[in-house]
Amino acid sequence: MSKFIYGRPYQVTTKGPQFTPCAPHSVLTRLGDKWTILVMSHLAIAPGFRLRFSELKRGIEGITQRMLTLTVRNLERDGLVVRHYYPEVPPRVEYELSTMGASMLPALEGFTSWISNNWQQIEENRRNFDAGD
Amino acid sequence: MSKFIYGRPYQVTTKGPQFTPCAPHSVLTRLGDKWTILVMSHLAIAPGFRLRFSELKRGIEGITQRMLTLTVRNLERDGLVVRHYYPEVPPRVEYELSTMGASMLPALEGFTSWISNNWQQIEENRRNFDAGD
DNA sequence: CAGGATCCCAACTGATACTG
DNA sequence: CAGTATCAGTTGGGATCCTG
Repeated sequence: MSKFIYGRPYQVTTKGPQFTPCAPHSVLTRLGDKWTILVMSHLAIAPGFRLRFSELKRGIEGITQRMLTLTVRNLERDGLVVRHYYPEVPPRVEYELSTMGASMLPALEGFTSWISNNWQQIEENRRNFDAGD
Repeated sequence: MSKFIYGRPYQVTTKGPQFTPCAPHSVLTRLGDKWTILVMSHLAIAPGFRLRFSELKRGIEGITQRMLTLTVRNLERDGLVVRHYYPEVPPRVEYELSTMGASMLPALEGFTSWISNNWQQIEENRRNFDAGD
């Protein structure tokens, strides 16, 4: 019999509670990588949820061409972003949040606002811990 | 002047929108690592939000002693988990969600439920993409 | 029991150069 | 402009052994 806790399904077994193969993990792993959240955030505030490659690159301080390519490619692979290719010269490519990608934003909001309210505390905790408790 | 979008502060500059040094990132990175969500989830359903080291280890399939130690140590460092040490023989150590750690759970819920509703689609998108669009 | 210490490999990330 | 290719450095994670 399957139960739910905070959005996560799990089963009560004789060995104790077992979470089903970590579905959220693969998503959180993507969001947790170095640039994904920044790309999503920029698309979220862009007109039409849409920006071209060079606009994203300019908007994100420090990202290299290679890492931006990898990041948007992974988002496209997940279906969170749609890639629009215009074979002009020079070529133009635009990235747009998909319907699913846009639907993630409100869901993400509660969590990111919790982070906004708590990250200073977390940073302070880390400093204290590193200073030797 | 600072604006907010989906819980994230950003500034409108002449170079376009700039997100302030990615505060959510360090938190998402922690949550996105391999074992953290599983540890948090097990504590979330434990009586008193509290489990001992060996209980966590038994509950999480495949985790090694080393990785569990690193994971709970990082959570302790962030202040999301409190470590209770009982110098008995043999020693007993219990990990408990802190107030802040517990306060994260409802915030996380909206996001994890979005993931629950969408991860099959994401997995399918990945398969299709990998099969050559 | 709950770890610390080592060693090792794989994956992620960055820098640079090249191209349709 | 928007990539791809290559190489190198760093980090994350696992396996194994040892200890208060």
